[in-house]
Amino acid sequence: MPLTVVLDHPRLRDVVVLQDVTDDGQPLARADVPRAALPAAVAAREAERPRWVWDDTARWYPPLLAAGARVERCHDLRLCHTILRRSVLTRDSELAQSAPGRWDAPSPGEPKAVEVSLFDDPRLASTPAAHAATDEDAPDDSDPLAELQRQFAAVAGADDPGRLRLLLAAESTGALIAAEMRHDGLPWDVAVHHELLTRELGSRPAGGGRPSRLEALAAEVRTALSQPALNLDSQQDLLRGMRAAGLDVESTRKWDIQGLDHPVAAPLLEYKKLARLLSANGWAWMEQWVRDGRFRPDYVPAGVVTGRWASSGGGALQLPTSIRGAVRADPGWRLVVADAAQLEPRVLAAMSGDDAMAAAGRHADLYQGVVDAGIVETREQAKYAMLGAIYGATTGASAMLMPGLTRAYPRAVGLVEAAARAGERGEPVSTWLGRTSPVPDAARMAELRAASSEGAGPADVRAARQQARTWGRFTRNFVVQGTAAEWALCWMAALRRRLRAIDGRPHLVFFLHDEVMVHSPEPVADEVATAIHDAAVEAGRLLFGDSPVDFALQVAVVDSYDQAK
DNA sequence: CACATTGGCGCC
DNA sequence: AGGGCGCCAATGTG
Repeated sequence: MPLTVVLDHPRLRDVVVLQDVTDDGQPLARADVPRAALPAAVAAREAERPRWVWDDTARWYPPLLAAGARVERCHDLRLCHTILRRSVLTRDSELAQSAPGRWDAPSPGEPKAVEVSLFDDPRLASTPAAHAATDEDAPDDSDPLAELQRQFAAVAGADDPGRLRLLLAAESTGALIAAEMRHDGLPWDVAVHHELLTRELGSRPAGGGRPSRLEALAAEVRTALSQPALNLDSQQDLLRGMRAAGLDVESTRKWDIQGLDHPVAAPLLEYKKLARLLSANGWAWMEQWVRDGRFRPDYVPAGVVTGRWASSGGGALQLPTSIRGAVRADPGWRLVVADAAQLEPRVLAAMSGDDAMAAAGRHADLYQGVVDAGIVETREQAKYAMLGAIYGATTGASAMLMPGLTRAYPRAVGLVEAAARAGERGEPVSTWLGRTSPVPDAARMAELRAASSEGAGPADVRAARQQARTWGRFTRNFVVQGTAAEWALCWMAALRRRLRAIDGRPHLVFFLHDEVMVHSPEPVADEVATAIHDAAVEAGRLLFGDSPVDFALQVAVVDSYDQAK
């Protein structure tokens, strides 16, 4: 399998170096290419299906896509470095032992202009210019080829290199997909969006100000509180206003207002809901983020410590259900929307080898499977018990269900409990493929140690134990959320490969933790649905081999996103 | 003035 | 309730 490193020429700005290397990173042939000719050079070489190695997919791939060049696979040095730096599987490697450098800096990102704050440490900046300005005496860790060799060495010396290799490949493919999804864009119908906003909020005033329905609701609230000048958009004023009207409220939160038996409650809740819609996904959002019928958010692979993606700009991962009707397939196309049903419990069942929980997952609805097994009485109970195990419920109905869940699924519950205990001791925990949690900073670590000490006063010990439990809930959730993210990456990568074999260029347009959306020509939509199912099976095999756990999907072929589910 | 933090709420 | 996020408007700070 050929490997080609893509890097900036050390001196010539307009030249890019393509350096072929062996499987263990030893240099072979090298070609200098004018930067403008890079897409053509990449497209020509792509026939040999190389793995492209570069410092940052978000820097190199968008211009290639813009020029019409796509690549099948890559190795993203920055993302892979982050994994290897922290993983317990590579803790003794040179890479993990060396001082932090440019490979530990966040991506400057593409296509946003590079904004370098005066307060940023220039040694952590990853632009070539900034890098050139670093201290001449410092060891030069910036060479991509040298970094690739460090990464290969780290993986080769790891306890379980196969898992890490899979993780690094999935992570890198995810970076390709993130760039491709931004390039292709989510099909967005601004006319539908506009109608939807007008129906909910009333017509948009030409000179700014509140839409009519929102204004009417504000008037209702002021009347109900007998305060004609109240500013609803100020939390402080609103809280004072409610208290002046004799209401016993703690805050202006929805939760607090819902409990009120007062005429202000209904219009205020409606106002808050609509004000949120207007500010988060209203006309201003539409004008800022939708161009030529496409919403193009910036996806940030591994933007979350657990390995989940984050996004920046437009709130792509928080699209409210109320506006999903604006996501519409082009004429002659369909949206194939799929989500993994109860992914996290299924992942927990697989990684813990809990066959009883796997049996519950034989049911398309795992929670119903838990009910059918007689563990709890209702689906709601099953759901809350399971989420309680994964999130670390300590009180309330969910905590009450834990003993029963523990008896039924001792291995699954044991795994998350062990992760929680490790976190409480300040130890790192790892996902199935080896992504490892950060350890507490010095201050928190001291707190965690105090939690188990005898010397401190009772009040201090109580506070410290609280801290320890908080960190334990983080590590408890980390192993499950992070492994689910790994499954989802493998699912998406397997799907992407299968889509390439289908006519008409069906392509991924959205990804949301456990959900994917493919924009597909109508005639092949059913083929795409099959590919999504097959990819889920493949992801399960890749991670868990012949584990008996099913990864059930809900798949829908629709015209608009709101028709799914 | 710009920037950072907070409250609140959207998503999984 | 309990895990992970991002965004907006209001508010706080240098």
